[in-house]
Order: sequence, then structure tokens, then C-alpha cells
Amino acid sequence: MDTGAIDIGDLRGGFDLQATVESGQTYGWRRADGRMYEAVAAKGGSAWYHTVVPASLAPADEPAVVRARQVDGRIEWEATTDAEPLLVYLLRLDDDLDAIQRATPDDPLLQSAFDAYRGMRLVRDPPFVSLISFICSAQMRVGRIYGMQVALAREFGEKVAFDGESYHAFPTAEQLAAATEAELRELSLGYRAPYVAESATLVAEGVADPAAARGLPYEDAREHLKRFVGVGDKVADCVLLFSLGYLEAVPLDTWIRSAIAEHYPDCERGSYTETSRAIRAAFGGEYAGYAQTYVFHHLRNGE
DNA sequence: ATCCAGGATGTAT
DNA sequence: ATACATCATGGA
Repeated sequence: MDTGAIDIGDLRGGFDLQATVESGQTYGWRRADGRMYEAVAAKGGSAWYHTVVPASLAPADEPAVVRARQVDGRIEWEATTDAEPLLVYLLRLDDDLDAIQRATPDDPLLQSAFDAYRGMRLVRDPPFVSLISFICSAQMRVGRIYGMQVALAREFGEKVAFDGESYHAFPTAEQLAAATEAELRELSLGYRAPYVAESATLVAEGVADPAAARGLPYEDAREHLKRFVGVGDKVADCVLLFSLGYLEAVPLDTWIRSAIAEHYPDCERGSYTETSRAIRAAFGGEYAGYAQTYVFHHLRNGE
């Protein structure tokens, strides 16, 4: 077992592990006490979390189990491999949150959201995992989206042994494409079941690849992702923001739309494309997606 | 019971 | 291009 610690004292803008992995942007982390989205982590916010990094992102091309907790100004980790570069990448420890907050408009809603969850970072989820989890997110609460991803891993993902315990990787496109729509409906995916099955098949057969959107201009990348079944503008924006590093993407979900109605009524332009352009400008442009995620988390926690 | 949740799709206009 | 019905499921 590899172990280590990352000093977060010199991270610009700090770090908040719980806010980062329990804010509804990633569904790939599990809390050791099994109480994700149910209660605040144990005193000191030092709960252990773990994830299984897909083989495509891990050394030796095999799934890597990574456990991490935040305690006393550092991130302690235990893993099947050297987890430090993985944690830096997945949790965007390389972002300068102070600079990002300074680049965000000095506006009461935005700044109070940043101040309320200081240290929360965006994530870089694996593209296929992000694609499927946000296809599942349609008209669904975060707690149930999370439950669906746990069920998909349990039923279709590779088992990985670590430290005497058994973990499940998220299924690969091939593994998920092999599942039937009926099997997916049994996991309570509802009408999303065929979307997941068809999108997984597109990836497994090499017809389309969510990672291929990388490098395209933002709005072109969004159109590229909409080729998948069950992916419209909003889900595409989530994948761009939470997986592919488009920090300007602002997913227009119900929470953000209500924030627009209440705080930025002149940004409502009648179409997703135009409203998106307006709210991205109002949120500061380059890092608008960071502002979006802080506002989402802030509003969802009852302001 | 009715409404709603990190919406998307097919169809009619 | 835009408007509308429809699509499952479970919690409030």
C-alpha cells in the first residue's frame, strides 16, 4: 500500500475536500461512513473518502483505488499506487482559487458563495464517467444521482481489491454497452436507461468519444457532446466543466435559472445559447463555471 | 395527492 | 427556431 500526504498550506485559496466531492459535481467519490449527502463529515471535516480511478487515467493501465482525508492542513492518502499526481489532477489542486475569486465580479451573490465554501475546487472527472453520470442527472436529485452511480459500479464495474477490502470501478463503455436497457431500468434509471445504453454503445463502438471535445472552441465542444443520446446543452455543459476543463461553462440547471430570474433578470434571453452567453459574461467569463458551482452549492444548501 | 428534481427527445407549428 | 407533451422514480 502506498501512502503519503499533501501539504495544503501552500495551496493558493486553500482546500475543502468535503465541499469538493459532496457538491454534486462528481459522483465518483464515496465516504467511508456511507453518509454522502446526508450529514456533515465528522468533526474537523476529516472523514475518509475513496474513489476508483479508471485504468485509462491510472498508472500501469489498471484501476487504482485512492483513499483520502483532510486533516491538520494536509491531505492524507492511501492507495494502490502513487496517488499524489492523481489527486492534484482529479481535485484541481493546481488551481489558484484566490486568483479565480479575484477574477470573479464583485457581486454580493457570487462573493458570498465563494466565501461560504472557501477551498471548494472544481474536479476533473474521467470523461466517460462524467458523461454517464450527468446523463443520469436529468430531472433527478443529487442524492439519487449518486445512488445510481453506486449501483452502476456495483452491477457492472470491475472489482478491485485493496487493503483487504473490495471496491468497484465505474464500468467502462464496453461493460456498460453490454448491459441491457431492462437491466439498467432495474437500477431505477427510468427513462434514462436507453440514453445510457445508447451513449455507452456509441463510445464502445468508437463512433464518438467525449474526450474528443477537448481542444475545440467552447460552443463547438458543447455541440460535439450533444451527439450523445440524453445529452442536451445543460448536460454537455456539465461534462465540459467537471471533466474537460472548460472553466467558462455555466450549466443552466433549475437552480441557476432561478438565480438568473432573481438576481440577473436581464441575462434571461429566451434561448439556452443566448442566456448562456449573457450569464457567462455576468459571472466573469474565463472562470464563470467556478462561480456557477459555488452558487449552485450555496443555493442548494439553503443560501 | 400534487409538485418537483443539476432535462432531453419527438412532434407539431 | 420555438412550443408542448412525454418520459420514470421517489421524496416532500
